[in-house]
Amino acid sequence: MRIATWNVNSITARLPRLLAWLESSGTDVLCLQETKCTAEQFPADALREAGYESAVNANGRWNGVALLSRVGLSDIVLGLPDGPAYETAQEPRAISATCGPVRLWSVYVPNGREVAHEHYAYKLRWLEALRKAVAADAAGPAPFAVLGDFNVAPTDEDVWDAALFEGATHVTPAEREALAALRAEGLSDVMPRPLKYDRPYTFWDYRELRFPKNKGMRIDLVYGNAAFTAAVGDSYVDREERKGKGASDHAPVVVDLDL
DNA sequence: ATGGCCTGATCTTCAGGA
Repeated sequence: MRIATWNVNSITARLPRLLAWLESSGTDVLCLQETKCTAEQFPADALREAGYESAVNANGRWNGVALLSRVGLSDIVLGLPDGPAYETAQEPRAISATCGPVRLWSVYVPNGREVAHEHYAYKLRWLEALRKAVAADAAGPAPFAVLGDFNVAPTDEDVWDAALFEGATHVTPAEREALAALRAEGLSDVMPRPLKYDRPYTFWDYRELRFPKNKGMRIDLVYGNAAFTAAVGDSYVDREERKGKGASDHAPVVVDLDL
């Protein structure tokens, strides 16, 4: 089966490309982030016509995550148990479900904005809540993975110019240690192949011609447990989907599983 | 040499993204 994760930067704006990509890629399960819609606005009918069930955690113009599946969708959980609030409310940044043989989380980790910003402390709290939420499944025998926009580049190799990011969010030791703590629960970083160039970046800012210059970052990650990673046959970043008019600023990360 | 974007809502301007 083929699963994928994709920060679509508005499912409304991306719907034509999303439907075309689901068909062309043959994806069975898709983890979505930044749907930027309310639950009511989510295009569940169009997706159902394309053959996919939807599970959605979304509440407006920011954030929003979802799972699409054509191989079953059950035991849906909205949000992180005991997840931290930002300002007054919990934001829709996580959703999990069982899709055929695998249990998955689709996550949109807070950005952090600046290291001195309250959003950065919130980001670290959120990652710790994620660790606690997935620990049991990560150590379990059944195939399990956390996929999404982690908003952290795991190593300096995951940004096009590490010096440029000195002191910025996404590369700080504390953020990377939070990822290491996740891995310590039994998860491994499933490294995708790049379809071009030497590094599998997944995000290129819209500004400053970052995509044509390949000034990207690898921040969309697939963290799988032992049973999941043992089933991985191939993984790649579909950079073709970052091209052209109407593209998201993130490309899908695809994982093929022998399950 | 420099700077170059996109989205949705509060809608001709802004917050947020990373």
